[in-house]
Amino acid sequence: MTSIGLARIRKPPSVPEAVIAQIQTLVSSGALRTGDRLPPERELAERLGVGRSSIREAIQALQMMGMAEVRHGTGVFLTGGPGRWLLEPLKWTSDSRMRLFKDLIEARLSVEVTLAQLAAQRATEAEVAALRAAADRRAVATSGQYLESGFAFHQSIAEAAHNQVLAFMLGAAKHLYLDVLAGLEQAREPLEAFRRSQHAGHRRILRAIERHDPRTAGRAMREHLAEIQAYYPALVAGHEAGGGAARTS
Amino acid sequence: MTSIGLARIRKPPSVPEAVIAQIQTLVSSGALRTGDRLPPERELAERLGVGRSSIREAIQALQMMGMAEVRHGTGVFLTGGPGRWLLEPLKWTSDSRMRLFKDLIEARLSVEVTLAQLAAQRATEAEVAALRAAADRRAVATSGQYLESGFAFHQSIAEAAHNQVLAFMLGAAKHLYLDVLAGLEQAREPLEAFRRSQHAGHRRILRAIERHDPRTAGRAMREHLAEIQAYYPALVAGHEAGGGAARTS
DNA sequence: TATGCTCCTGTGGTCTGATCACCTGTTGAC
DNA sequence: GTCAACAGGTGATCAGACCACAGGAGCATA
Repeated sequence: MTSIGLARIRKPPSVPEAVIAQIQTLVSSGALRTGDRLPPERELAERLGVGRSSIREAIQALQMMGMAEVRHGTGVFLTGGPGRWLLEPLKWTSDSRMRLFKDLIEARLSVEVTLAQLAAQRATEAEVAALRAAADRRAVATSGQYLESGFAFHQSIAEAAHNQVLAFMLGAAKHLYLDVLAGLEQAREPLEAFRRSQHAGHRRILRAIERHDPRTAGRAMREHLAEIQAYYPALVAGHEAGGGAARTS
Repeated sequence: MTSIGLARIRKPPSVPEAVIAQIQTLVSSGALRTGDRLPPERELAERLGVGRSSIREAIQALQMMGMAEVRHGTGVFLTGGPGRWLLEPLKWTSDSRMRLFKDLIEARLSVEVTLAQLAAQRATEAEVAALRAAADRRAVATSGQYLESGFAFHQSIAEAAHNQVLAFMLGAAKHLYLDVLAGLEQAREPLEAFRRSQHAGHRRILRAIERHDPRTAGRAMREHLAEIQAYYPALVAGHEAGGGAARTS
């Protein structure tokens, strides 16, 4: 009964999948670029000879994988990079936000230490300059943009590391990280001392990458993230004890 | 202009988002579990008081993030874990499959060395037993299931590491990895010597985890993946030179 | 009894057309 | 020149119809 050389049947793709494939072709060939606007849904439906609902399902899929952004009343625009939803299932199944946060930091440690090492090996002059700029911007960031601008530095490192997969993973982690953190600390401000220390950490990483010293860069990144790891749980514990109750939703 | 205490506006969620939120509640509360079947689209639409198209868009989103699987003519079933599509954008924008493969292996090195170390620290007896079983199954895997069964061992390690985020990332990488590899080597069989060597690598990792020795486990994993890294490009180069032409699609 | 066929039912897949909600540029009053 | 009102384009949502697929029930045949 086994292995009589049966070939697997190829099922014809569904209509939305075919639509996605067409768009992928346009993207891969360079005919469509990040930031470009797609034709209106109605026009796409007509030109491809399919129903509008199929177009909408295809666009929904694009949105999920982070390839498109829909602006109501305006149009559909191509984007790059990971969407907000990639790590969403983790929020569904995780037993607690604290556990999720702990795992997230551990994951960042693994991914970003590697990224820092690679960046130290591969960063071009232009990329080092971009890193410097990102570190400086962080120093003057207003409170509202504090977390976002912090990630900007880390993502600049990811670019300088020249590894698309790791950079993508970091981008995906960013969305979940900011989300979880927002749920944990609410409107709490980071302490000034913590911010200064974080900035010093960035400077150390930056210097190591400038000197193309992977070992030091990796270690600096590890210490930098370990500091975050040590800081936030304490803050959260204080917050939950003092203020609102913990919620699971 | 800065920080005048302005509160962020909360936009009402779209209908599909509201549908997703309802399902998430059911999942988080445990009312719905992996493998359960969702009510039919028509019934969901009626019970939630929304149109069927909105239900379908919600399900499409669930499918994308890997939380649901749709079987035509049968129903919609809840699943866990990352979907096939998570890293899809990388295929769209990457300049070459070879580059993507290289980045993927590098990413696996970063993630899986950490996973092996964590597994050595945290694996329970039951999980070690599961690892042994996975390694044994791999030894007798038929050619068709060779790659899949290879990943099963690695995913068992991810489970034993007790880090949901890293395990999720590995799962996402798996889909892209198998996809890219299929495109690169077509129907080519791994050499027998390579398979034997791979199995020996698995045994070394397994032994280190059994002994709860993180350092050795990490090193064994690094060597194991480095072997793959060294093997496949050579195979691909030979394949492309001897056989079919390289395609970009 | 076992096998295979046919039909029916439940379900997802797709299309159509209408209507609502939102954004943007234009027009016109002041 | 400023600003409010308007109109057109575009996405969001709904309703209803019909097609395609999977699985079970019952029947015919061997």
